Amino acid sequence: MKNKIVAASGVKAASGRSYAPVTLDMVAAAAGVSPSTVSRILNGTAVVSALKKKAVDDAIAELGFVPNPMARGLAGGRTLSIGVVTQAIDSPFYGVALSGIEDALDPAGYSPLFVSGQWNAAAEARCIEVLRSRRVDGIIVLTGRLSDQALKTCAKALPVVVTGRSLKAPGLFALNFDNFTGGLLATQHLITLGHRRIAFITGDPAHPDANDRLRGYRTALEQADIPFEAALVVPGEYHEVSGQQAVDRLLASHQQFTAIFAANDQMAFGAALALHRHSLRVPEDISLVGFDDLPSALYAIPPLSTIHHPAYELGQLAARAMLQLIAGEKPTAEVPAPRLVARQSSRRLGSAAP
Amino acid sequence: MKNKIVAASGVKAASGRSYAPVTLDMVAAAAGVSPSTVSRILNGTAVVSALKKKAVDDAIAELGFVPNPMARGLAGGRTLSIGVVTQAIDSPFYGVALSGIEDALDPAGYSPLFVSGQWNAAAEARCIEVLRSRRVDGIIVLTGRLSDQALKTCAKALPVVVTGRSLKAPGLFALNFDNFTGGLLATQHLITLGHRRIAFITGDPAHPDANDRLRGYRTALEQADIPFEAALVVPGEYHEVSGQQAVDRLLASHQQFTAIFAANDQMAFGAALALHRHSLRVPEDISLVGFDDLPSALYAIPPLSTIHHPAYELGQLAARAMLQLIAGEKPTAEVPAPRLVARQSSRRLGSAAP
DNA sequence: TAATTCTTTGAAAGCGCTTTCACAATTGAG
DNA sequence: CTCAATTGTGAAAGCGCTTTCAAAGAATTA
Repeated sequence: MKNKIVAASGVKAASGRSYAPVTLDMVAAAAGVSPSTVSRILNGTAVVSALKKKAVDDAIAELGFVPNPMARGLAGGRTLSIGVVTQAIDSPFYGVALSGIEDALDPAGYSPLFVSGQWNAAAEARCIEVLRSRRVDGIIVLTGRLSDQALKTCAKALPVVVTGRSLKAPGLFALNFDNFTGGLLATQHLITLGHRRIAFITGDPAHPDANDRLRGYRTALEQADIPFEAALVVPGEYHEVSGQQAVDRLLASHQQFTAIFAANDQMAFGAALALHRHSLRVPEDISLVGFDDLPSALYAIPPLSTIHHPAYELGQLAARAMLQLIAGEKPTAEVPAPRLVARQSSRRLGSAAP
Repeated sequence: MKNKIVAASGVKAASGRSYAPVTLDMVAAAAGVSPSTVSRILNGTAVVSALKKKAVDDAIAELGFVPNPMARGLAGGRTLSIGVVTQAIDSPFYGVALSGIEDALDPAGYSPLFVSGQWNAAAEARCIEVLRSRRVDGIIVLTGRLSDQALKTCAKALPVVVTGRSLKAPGLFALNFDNFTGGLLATQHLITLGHRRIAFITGDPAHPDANDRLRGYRTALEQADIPFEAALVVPGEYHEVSGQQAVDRLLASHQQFTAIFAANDQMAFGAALALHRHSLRVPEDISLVGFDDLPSALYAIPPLSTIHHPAYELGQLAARAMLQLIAGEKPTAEVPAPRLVARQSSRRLGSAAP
């Protein structure tokens, strides 16, 4: 029914008529019923006789009525908007996730309200304050820096969905991607290709993701009886420059290695550039594997082997879980398992042709 | 003053206290004045004696009062939110622009409400309907498909800032980047490097941008007395695949060319991959120039020569212009001129070493 | 058929804020 | 020293909707 309303208003807009604020009272008058009845039909709050329902529906369509969310928010409960705390709206990974959220929320009549936390717990706390002051119906936190405790507290007042951690609390739902297995798969891939000296560029250690990926790397080495070498692990910060610097440092240290696993694609891109600058070819001289499978990984040169991290689906799942939480249901969503996407940046050690 | 309020609420949040909805009436009671007075102080609507003002300010700080935007929106005018119609929230270019908008809006206490138009006039019209139903105070349209007429109509009801076109109307402000000069600069750059057979991958012809860039290309050729060859111009659609396909087509047509100018970076990336697949090296065999200077252009291999398109600044300017429009002022913002960023994907024709 | 329980519906009271409107209390001019 | 023009302030009426609450009608039971 909501769709019907929107559609009707769309038609109005298309027909070029100027915007006249039609109110619920006008609909009631036109349909010859009381405002309460219109409200009940709008919200399905109570049973209404088919006769009146039809009259109201017709009046709504006729007048092109669109309920005012402000008034709704003030009067009742919902504002039909969901706050989304993201880290950087311009990051390729989060952009895709936001897109998933938007698409999942839209059919339910909800709108996302995006705010960026800039990888900073204080800013994030402010974001949450802003969202609450705007009376959002729930908050989705995409991999924030906020403490688990802060989130739990927040969840007492408002449904919360958080990605990137495992957490259980009333009113809170966590969607966690299996970063450990991802790290494992990536490393195993390189090992399978015959590599034994595999460098690892870490993500920001303040991130649980980053540590899980590192654990995956270590576990894969262990399983293959390859000794772990601390010197092959260089710190990164999840962005391109840090990947580039990591490789510079690695090369400067004169460590031998035939492959690099970067904890995310952005660092892999930086690493690729650094290798290029040092006249090392990928994959002929060094194999390279990333993590996330950003859209641009497909267009890197050579196309990047990576672990597929379903950002769009993650966004959708988070949004749907939020909708369920709001409806009082218990969300059950499961994040798809990590999956290796082998492209051309990794190849068998010592092989000549692709 | 607004900042003060926010700060106070931030402190509250940090101190871990649970969220108690403090109302304006409570502030009034605490300060021993009438609600009207509090409202006046909040909005600066009228002169209030210093004594009462202090009492109210103290009460606000004390209680950690945050005005309810819903109620504000309902009662009076503003909702302190600005609708932003973007094409794809996950596009690298728009992501950066959104980030600029957010940063410029935030200090003024406004929040952006992002909706995606998916490059589709009908969807965009729906977006605008959604935004209006949410009673946003203004709408920023980032390079939409909507007709100029539709925008003008919209501007009658609401301040509108639009990028990517030149348009004059009451209540409307247009911020246009000089795509023509951009196209000119890119082409001149290649010509200066000795190239004469320069292929051009167009953008979506439904976009004025794309046509302006093409005009720049043609004009540069003319100025250098290089005959225009239609066969060297291949259509693209502003995304990677289309750039890739364009190069495939170009190569299949057996046209001779030593350089490619792609109407945006995304297509340039696609083109680079296609060239790579055909064992053509950039820039040794083919020079490549893009347009937009996406963050990732810096990390392409080789780093992409391109025209700098200041997306972040554009977002900021648009947001500030909107604020001015709302304040009843006349915005005067000017978009920075296009600028060539020569990196390693283009080089002098026939030169051997970098 | 009278008494009782369910339904359907309307009247009215807010939600938290802005904004006339009008009333004092000042102030200035005549 | 009176009358008009300013002030600063509070009371009250909404903004457009939801949601009790109670009334009226329909259905059920004895």
